[in-house]
Amino acid sequence: MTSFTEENYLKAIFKINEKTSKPASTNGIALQISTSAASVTDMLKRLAEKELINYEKYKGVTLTPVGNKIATNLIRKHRLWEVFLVNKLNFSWEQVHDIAEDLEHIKSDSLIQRLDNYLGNPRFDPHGDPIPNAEGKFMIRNQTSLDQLSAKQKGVLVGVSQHQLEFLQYLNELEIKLGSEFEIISITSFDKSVKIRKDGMVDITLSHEVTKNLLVKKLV
Amino acid sequence: MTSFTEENYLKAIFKINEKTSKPASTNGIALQISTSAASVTDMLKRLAEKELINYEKYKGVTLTPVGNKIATNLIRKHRLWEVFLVNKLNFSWEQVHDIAEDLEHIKSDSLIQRLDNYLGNPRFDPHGDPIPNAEGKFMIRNQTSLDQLSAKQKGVLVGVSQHQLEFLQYLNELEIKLGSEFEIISITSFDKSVKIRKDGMVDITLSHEVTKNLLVKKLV
DNA sequence: TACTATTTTTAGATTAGTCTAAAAATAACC
DNA sequence: GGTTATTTTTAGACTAATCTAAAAATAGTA
Ligand SMILES: [Mn+2]
Ligand SMILES: [Mn+2]
Ligand SMILES: [Mn+2]
Ligand SMILES: [Mn+2]
Repeated sequence: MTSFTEENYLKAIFKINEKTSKPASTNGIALQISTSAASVTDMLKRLAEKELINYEKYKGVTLTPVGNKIATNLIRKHRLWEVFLVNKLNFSWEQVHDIAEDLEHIKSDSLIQRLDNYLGNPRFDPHGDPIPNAEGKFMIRNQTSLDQLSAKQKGVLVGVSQHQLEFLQYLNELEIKLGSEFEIISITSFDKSVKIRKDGMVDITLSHEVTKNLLVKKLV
Repeated sequence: MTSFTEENYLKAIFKINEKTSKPASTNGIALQISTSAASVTDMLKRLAEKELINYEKYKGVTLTPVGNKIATNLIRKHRLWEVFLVNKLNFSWEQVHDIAEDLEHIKSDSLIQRLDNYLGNPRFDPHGDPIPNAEGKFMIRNQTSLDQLSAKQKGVLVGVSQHQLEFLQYLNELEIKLGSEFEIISITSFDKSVKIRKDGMVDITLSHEVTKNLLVKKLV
């Protein structure tokens, strides 16, 4: 059996591998888990022993197929629970991550299968992140960050690449949510800030810090 | 913060106190948690240190008000999750205990408050056990075990005092569920086995081992 | 009351997971 | 290419939770 702690390491390694497309470094994992590098090295030995990771001293780590299965399953559970919390219990999208962080460790395949079914087999979570299927496959979606669009182009919000509380709350204030439609009105070359028309209604100016974290599907 | 393990000890002590109306013994707790008496003594010291239990060497333990609050809250969460699993995810009553045993440790007051609301503020769980309110108060219900009824008396099933898998599956086979109505047809004095008429339809013979674990509300 | 059986506690070890400080390996730079 | 700087690993210690075996306390009984 994999412990709560081991699971968190596997998930961290998965996320780093995914984001950087490189083996995860000891320091990178330590940062992600908020622990010391020494603790990470300790745990890497144990995970390698269990054949959940490929680990060579000083060379960084990747997941074995078994480790990958566990990690993607955690992400699947995390995102399904987030859908439950938002769609059924009416939590807001910025409130659910921490709770899902605990719920994802509940070990019951039948529970997840039934939950998935109960929620209508959702393919994306409340933040627009894809929910891997039971085999760990992720759905690929055509998307760009909003800062890649040029004037007059339109897009619909399908996700966010930042999950920080303050960011999501800021979007709430602007009434920007998944499904919101944007038309680029103008772009300031100096600071890359963008004036957009939201849902054909209101014009809002967004900083580059914001637009680069908004994932949109281009509209023709 | 109270750990997963500490919570399980508090719940075990609560259950023993409730069942025996006496301080819980070291061996009693060890049996309940499936651990050694030495481990229990260790943990009792720690829980006493945290002022969650009243503990005097060799004298057994009871819960302090704070310990009691934690224990009843665990039972509240456990039973609410069981309702969710049965009513929303269509699990059967004999499948939910183990999953709820994990879910009960999820720490989020808003989650439980919303879950309670979502389920329609149920007052009893799928096994007929009362769900304590947020203050830890249990609803008292007028009930007797079926073996206390005499011939010609009628009762409706409101709970079971045995939650073992095999017992619940046996009841499933006989199509006995909460709400089932019984009329006592006859009682065999030799072994206290009872012939009942279920829902005015079928006659079944139940052993004393079964009838003593069926909790009914008498009907006039 | 004295002896025996049972229960409970202590003593001492073990394992998972963590830490700090120091040593070793690798990467960066002049 | 040699010297720093950074990263990673090792060494050694700590805590929570567990165990077995032995000692101490309590309960049961003749
Ligand atoms: Mn999340
Ligand atoms: Mn998410
Ligand atoms: Mn239960
Ligand atoms: Mn129950």
